[in-house]
Amino acid sequence: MSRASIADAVGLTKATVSSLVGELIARGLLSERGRAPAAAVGRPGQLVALSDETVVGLGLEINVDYLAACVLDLAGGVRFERFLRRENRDTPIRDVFDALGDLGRSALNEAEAERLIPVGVTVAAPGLVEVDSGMLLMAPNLGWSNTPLRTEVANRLQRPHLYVTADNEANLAALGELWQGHGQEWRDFIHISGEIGVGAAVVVGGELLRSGSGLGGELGHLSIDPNGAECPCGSRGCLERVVGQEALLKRARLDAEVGTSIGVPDGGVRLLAESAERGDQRTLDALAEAGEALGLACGAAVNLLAPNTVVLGGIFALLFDWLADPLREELEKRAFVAKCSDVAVVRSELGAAAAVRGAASLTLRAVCADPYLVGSSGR
Amino acid sequence: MSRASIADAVGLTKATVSSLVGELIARGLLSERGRAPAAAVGRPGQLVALSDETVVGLGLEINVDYLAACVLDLAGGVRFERFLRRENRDTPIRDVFDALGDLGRSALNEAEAERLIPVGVTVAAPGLVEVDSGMLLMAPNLGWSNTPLRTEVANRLQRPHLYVTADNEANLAALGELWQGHGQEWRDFIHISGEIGVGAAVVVGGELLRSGSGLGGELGHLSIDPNGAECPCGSRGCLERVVGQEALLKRARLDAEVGTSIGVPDGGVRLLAESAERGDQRTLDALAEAGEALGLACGAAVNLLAPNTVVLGGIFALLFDWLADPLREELEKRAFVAKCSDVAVVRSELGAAAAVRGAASLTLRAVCADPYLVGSSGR
DNA sequence: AATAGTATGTTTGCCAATCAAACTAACGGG
DNA sequence: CCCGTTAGTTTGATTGGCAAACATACTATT
Repeated sequence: MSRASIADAVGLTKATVSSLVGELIARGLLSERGRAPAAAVGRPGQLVALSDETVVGLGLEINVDYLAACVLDLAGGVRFERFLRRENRDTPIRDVFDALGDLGRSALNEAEAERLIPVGVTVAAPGLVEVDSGMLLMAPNLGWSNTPLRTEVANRLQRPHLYVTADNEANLAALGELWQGHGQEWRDFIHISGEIGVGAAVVVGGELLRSGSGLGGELGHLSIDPNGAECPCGSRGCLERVVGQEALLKRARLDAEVGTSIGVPDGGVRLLAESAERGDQRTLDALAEAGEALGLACGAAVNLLAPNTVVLGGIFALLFDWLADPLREELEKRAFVAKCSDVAVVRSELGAAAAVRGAASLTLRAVCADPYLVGSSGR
Repeated sequence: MSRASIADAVGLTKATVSSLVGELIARGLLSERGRAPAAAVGRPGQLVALSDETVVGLGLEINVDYLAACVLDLAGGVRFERFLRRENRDTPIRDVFDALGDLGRSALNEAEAERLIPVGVTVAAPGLVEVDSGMLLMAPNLGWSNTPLRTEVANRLQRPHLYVTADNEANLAALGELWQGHGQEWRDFIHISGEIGVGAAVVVGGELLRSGSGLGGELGHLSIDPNGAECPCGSRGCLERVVGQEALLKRARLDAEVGTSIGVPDGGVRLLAESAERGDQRTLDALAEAGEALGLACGAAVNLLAPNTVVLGGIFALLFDWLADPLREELEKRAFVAKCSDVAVVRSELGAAAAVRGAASLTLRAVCADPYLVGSSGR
C-alpha cells in the first residue's frame, strides 16, 4: 500500500501516516517496495510493505504424534518449517522437551544465520493452557498435567532475552488460518482441528473468542448421541468417539496396521486417506458416518454462533473430500440458522501446519501491536 | 465514586479525571452526592455518580403474548415499567404496533412530566432483527416476517428527534442481565430466554457476542435427540419441542386449561408453576425432563464456550426451582469443561423483564459511549 | 489547641500526537 | 510545455493528557 491509501484506510491524515511510516521504516518493520502501477492520473505512490528481512517469530508445537517448528517473517513468509514425527505419549516428558528444544534452537540458528531477528516464541499444545502462567494444566490425549510449558521451553532455547508464550493448539490453529490463510475474508468462522482429539475454536468478527477461564473449544466432547457409548470424560456419545483419529482407524479396521506405521509421516491419517482412495468400503462408511457426526456437532455450534464458514483442519483437511458432503447434508438439516444465511464448509488451507503457523504469527502480532518491543529486548 | 478513585480505576491522572468529570457534570450526566465516609485518614472525597434526573432511555418489547415498556435513568432506576398481556399472534400487525405506540407514548409522557430527557428508544422483538436497517426479518413464533420494526415504532411515538433502534429479544435480555442484574460479576455467561421459543445469548468478557449475520442464539433448535420428533424447522429432536412453553404445557397436560386463561397475566407459566407447586406428577415429570434436556443443550454450549455461569431467564426463571437440579446434574455429566471449572446455574434476576430493561439500557449505553449525543438532538 | 500526616481535588505549564493547509514532487494529456 | 491530478512533506496550530506543585479537608499525635 502507499502512504496515501493507508491514510485513507485508517482515517489518519497523510501527514501523520507519513511520519509514522517513517518511524517504522527506521525500525526496520516496514520497507519501501518500488512505485505503485501509475493509476490513471497523478503521481504514483511509493509502496510500503511489512519488511521480510528483519523481524521473525518462532512457533513451536507439541502434539500427540509429532513436534513442529516454524519461523515466519512479518511479510508472512515461511523461513523455516519442520515436522518431527514422534510418539509423545509414552516417552518421558523431559525427552519431549529436549527434542523440542533442539528443534527450536536449530530454527533460531537458521533464522539468525540469515540476519533475521527473532522477537518471540509461542508454544502450541493440545490441551488446556493457562496463558498467563504458561502452564499446561491438562492434556488428556498427551497424558500430561500441570506441566510448566513456558519455562521448560524457555530454558532449552538458550536465548534468555526471548519472551516465550504458550497457548492452546486449537486456538492457534484458528489464528493461523485467520492470519495466514483465508480467515480475514471469513471473519466469522469455526475452525475444527481434528487430531487424536477434536477441538474447535471460534472466530467472531476477525477476533478469536477466548473465554475467561481459557477453557472451551471442546467440540470433541459434544454429545451427539445422548445414549451412545461411554467416553472416558464421563459423558456418552461424544463426538471424539466417532471422528477422532483413533476412532476412525478402528472403525475402518485399520487399527491393526497402524501399529506397524508408527514413525511414518502422518501415520494414521495417511492410512485412512489411502484406504479411502482405494475405495475400501469400511473406510468409506467410517468417514461418511464421521462426516454426519461432525455435521450434527457443527449444527449445534452454528445454531448458537451463526458463523459464515466452518473450516475443517488438522486430519480433517486431508480427509475433507470424504467428510464434506455428509457433513453439509447433516448441517443443512440441523442448523436452523443455516436456512437464513449460507454456511460454507471448507477445507483448511494450512492443514496440520495451521497451529505452528498461528503460533509464529501470534508473536509477530504482539510486535505489530507494540513496535517498541523491537530492540528493547523482549518484553 | 470519588474523582480520585475514578482516576485510579481508569488509569488517568486526577487532573484529567477532574476536568472530564467537570464537563460531564456540566452536561448533567453526573452529579455530586455528598462526601465520602471519611476513610481512616486524609481528606474525604466528593462522591460523584451518574445522575438520575436528566437522561433516560426507553425500552419497548413485542413478544408473543405481551407488550412491555420501561424507562430507565442513568443511575439504573426504573422510572416506568408496564407489561400489557396481549396475544400478538393472530391479530393484525398494525394493531400490535398501535398498542405498542400507545404504551411507548404514555411512558415518554410520564418521563417528560418528571422533566427527564429521553435520549433514545430500543425495541426488542423475538426473532431475527437486522440492527442496521431496523427490520424484523423473521419471527417464526410471532408469524411475522420482513416487518420494518424501527419505522413502524418511530412513526407512532410522535417524537421525530428520538433515535429508534431495534434488536433481538434474547440479546437484549442478556444485556439487561449484564447491566442491570449481576452480569458484571459473571462476565462470561450464557443467558437462556425461555418464552414460546427458546433463545440464548452469549456474553464473553462482559461483552455480548454478536455474529456478523446478526443471527445466532438459536439454542431452541439444538438437536438433543438426533432421532427424536420432527420440528417444523426441518430438524429432529429440537430442544424447543421439549422445553418451550407450549411443549411444557402439553406434556403437563395443561394445554386444555390454557385456552381458558388467555388474557390472564403470565397465562401459561403461571399455570405450570401452580401445578408444580401443587405437586402434580405429570407437571413435575415434564419439568424434570425439561431440565435434563436443557442440561444437555447447555452442555454443548458450555463445552464450546466455557462460560462460568448459565442464567435461566424468561419463563425458566419462574420454573427455576424445578429445572435447576436435573439441569445441573445433566450438565455435570455432559460438559467436559465443567469438570475443570465450576459452572454455576442461576436464576435470572430480572426474569421476563430482562429484555425491556436491556432495551432501555442499550440506548443509555450509547449516551455513555458518546456523551456529545445529549443535547445534539438524537443522533 | 497546635502540628504533623495523609488523601482529595485544582491549577499550572508542558509534551506528544494529530490535524489542516500550504507546499513540493511526479506523472499523463491536451 | 503547461495544466490537472495525485503523492508525500513541511509548517504551525490544536488538543488530550501528564507531572508537579498547590490548596483543602480530614485524623492522629503531641
